[in-house]
Amino acid sequence: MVKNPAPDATRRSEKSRRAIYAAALALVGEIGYPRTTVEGIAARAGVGKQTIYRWWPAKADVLLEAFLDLGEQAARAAGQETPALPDTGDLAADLKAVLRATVDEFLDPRFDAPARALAAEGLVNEELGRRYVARLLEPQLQRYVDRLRAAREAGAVRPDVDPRIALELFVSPLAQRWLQHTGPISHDYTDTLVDYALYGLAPR
Amino acid sequence: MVKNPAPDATRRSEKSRRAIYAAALALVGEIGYPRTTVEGIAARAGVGKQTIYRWWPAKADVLLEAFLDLGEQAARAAGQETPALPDTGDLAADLKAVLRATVDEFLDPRFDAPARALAAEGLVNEELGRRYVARLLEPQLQRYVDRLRAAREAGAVRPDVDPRIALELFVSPLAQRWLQHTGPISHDYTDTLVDYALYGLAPR
Amino acid sequence: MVKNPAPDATRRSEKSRRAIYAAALALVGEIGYPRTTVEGIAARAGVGKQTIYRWWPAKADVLLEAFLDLGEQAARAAGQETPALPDTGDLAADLKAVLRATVDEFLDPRFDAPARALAAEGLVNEELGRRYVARLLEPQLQRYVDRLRAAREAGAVRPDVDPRIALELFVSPLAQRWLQHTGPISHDYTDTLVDYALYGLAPR
Amino acid sequence: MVKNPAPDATRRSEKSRRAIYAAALALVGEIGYPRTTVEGIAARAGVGKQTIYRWWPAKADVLLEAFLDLGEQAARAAGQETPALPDTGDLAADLKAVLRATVDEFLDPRFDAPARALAAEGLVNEELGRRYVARLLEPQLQRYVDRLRAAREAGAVRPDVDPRIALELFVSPLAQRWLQHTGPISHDYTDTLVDYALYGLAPR
DNA sequence: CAGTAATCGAGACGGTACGTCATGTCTTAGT
DNA sequence: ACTAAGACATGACGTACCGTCTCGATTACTG
Repeated sequence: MVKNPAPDATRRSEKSRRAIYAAALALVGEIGYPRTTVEGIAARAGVGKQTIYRWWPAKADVLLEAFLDLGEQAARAAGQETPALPDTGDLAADLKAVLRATVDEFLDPRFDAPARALAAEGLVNEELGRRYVARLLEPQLQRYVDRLRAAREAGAVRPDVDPRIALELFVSPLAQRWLQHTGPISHDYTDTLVDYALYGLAPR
Repeated sequence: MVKNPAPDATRRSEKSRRAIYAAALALVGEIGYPRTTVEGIAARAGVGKQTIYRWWPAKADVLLEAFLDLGEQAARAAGQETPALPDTGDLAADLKAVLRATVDEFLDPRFDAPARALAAEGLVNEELGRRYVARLLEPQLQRYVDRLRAAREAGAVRPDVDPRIALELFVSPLAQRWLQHTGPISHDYTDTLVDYALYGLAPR
Repeated sequence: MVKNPAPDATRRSEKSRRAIYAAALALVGEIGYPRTTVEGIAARAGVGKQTIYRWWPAKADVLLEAFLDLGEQAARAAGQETPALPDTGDLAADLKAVLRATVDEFLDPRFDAPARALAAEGLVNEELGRRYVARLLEPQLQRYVDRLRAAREAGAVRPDVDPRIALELFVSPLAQRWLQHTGPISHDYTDTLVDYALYGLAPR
Repeated sequence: MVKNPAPDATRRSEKSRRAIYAAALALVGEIGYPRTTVEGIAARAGVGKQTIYRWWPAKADVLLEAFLDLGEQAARAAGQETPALPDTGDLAADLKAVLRATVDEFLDPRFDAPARALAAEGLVNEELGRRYVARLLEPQLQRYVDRLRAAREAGAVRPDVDPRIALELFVSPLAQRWLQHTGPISHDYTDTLVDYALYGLAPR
């Protein structure tokens, strides 16, 4: 069971690649992920099916790369790399600000549809899930790790706290409410999460 | 656009229903959800396809009911209803104990495969997602709400804390690690979550 | 492999039988034989499917009996048994008259649809075909045999002619044109057939 | 109500087409037409169902083309086109010879099964019936028309006789006996038909 | 004249085949 | 060589009917 001879990437059609990304994102947005088909993407992109199968192993991979590309384009347009979290010295305020922005993103259908589709696929397809986490999720989480580490050094967080776990106290609840519709998401809600997480549930 | 004439539920074959549940759970466990087909379930259950389509609108609904039935059977076997969380007076210890049990459940493939499959389907199929949350998730979460409310009355939790949000501080991180493989899950991990949530990240 | 205990014909519901005949003939006329289903007949007749399967082995048998019943009813209405062919002493005229009536029957859709359907089924289902021929076709043909035999005795037909074969010279062409649409059917056409058959193609 | 985009016939797989013909004829011969299914043909031919549905609208059309192809192959093997009837100058002898050959064909199950199935389908499906007649039946009948016309010019047939009708006197009876099992078919029988038709039933 | 047994309307059941859709591979022209 | 186009084998979809079976509810003989 050998792979086909690897195609020659240098001769790849850039135009087709971009058309495929655009078609994939458009279709997922319009008709939803499950009804989006490779054939549909190919037709919409004006591309042969083989051109998709040559470069991606599966529908989910097309969408993952399309979505990553979208992010990179946005980043390039904004002119910077993966931005660090702000550090004004006020940890609570900084976290609240970033989470409010995340809430806004989650409420934007252009982000919601493909991100949700990829997350769903990732639950059940472990290989894709790992790539989703590594390429999309972890880079974001790392920013919290950095900010929390800085806060720990500044004495705003207890020295024995593991930042990678700590961040989940406010990030995971928001993620779960978003993905599973277990509750409404709002700026108030994330503010509350940050307060609870920083100061604890027990009386001080 | 009317529904088909509703079938007569009183004449429904109990034997077929149980065989379908068993087949659905077995197949999801063995070959995974996406490769589980309605035809496969019917064949395995020794049942006509129409008998599945007569009673369920889609594959995901079969699995949801099968999974719910599994839970009810287990509950009946254990002899009681949805059990309340223990209340020994020590909130931290009680939460840790329950979360440890949840970790064990998540690590059991008999639970993991169908629960994960349903969660994935629920992300993308909002109607199913709402049923999943309402029938499976919320009843569990309500137990935490009750325990936290009791703790608040006992003075172990600050009076202004909303229990429905508070529980997410430790439940959602575990859920996310489980579903998205964003980190290992273990008894130590959930113990840590409880400690962080109760006492906060900031120095006391 | 035994038959089910034969049902008790004395308790059979006459009303259902008639309703089934009517429904079968109506459906074959309206939507054609292949799209007529046992379920459809049962529904239209307001009858359970089992009531059909109890009394007839297959769809074609229902239709055959319905069609026979139709003929008998018509005969009863007309007040007589299977009528002999007229014998005015003029063989050619008698044959032409009867064939003209047959042409009219063939052109009546109420006759055409079920008769054609039964014929088609009979081609491929030999058992049914034999019954079709024995119950419907042969009784008609026998009338020609009788008339030709009388003509032979009267000297209007050569003494060595086999009437059973002779009748086919004008009956079969008409039947084929009707069933297979191999040509138009009309009074002129059947008149011509009789002339050709009686006086031959070769110059006299 | 438009047709699907017509498939590109130049890229059609010749191998599949031949395999489908062979499978269709074999199955009709072995298990009969009604029990022959599109799925069965596809499986036997080692072909996807869609490949059948792409090129033919229905089972009957597959069989019709398979049967036509069979005839063409046989004709090609025999090296000639549709052969004219022999003309030895003796009309009766010529007709008897050809009809004897037809009898033999009708008695060969390899011919009988598909031809009968097509005829049956054609009775009830008028569109197919017309194609059956035009492609299979009429070319054969035309040979009789030609021979009878020649005979008419030679004075062996009365000048006012319409050959297209005249041929039915001996062809239709044979066809009806074959298709509807209304009587045995044999060389004697067809010889008799020719004699009756040429010299008439009435005394000369 | 009640008891009881078979037929009835209804329709769920295990199946088979339908005709459609999408998959991923392969072939053909065109650039 | 890579592309757009699309035919191909495969296999699942959801539907339609098949013929059998199981339900009460009539219905009509029998004891």
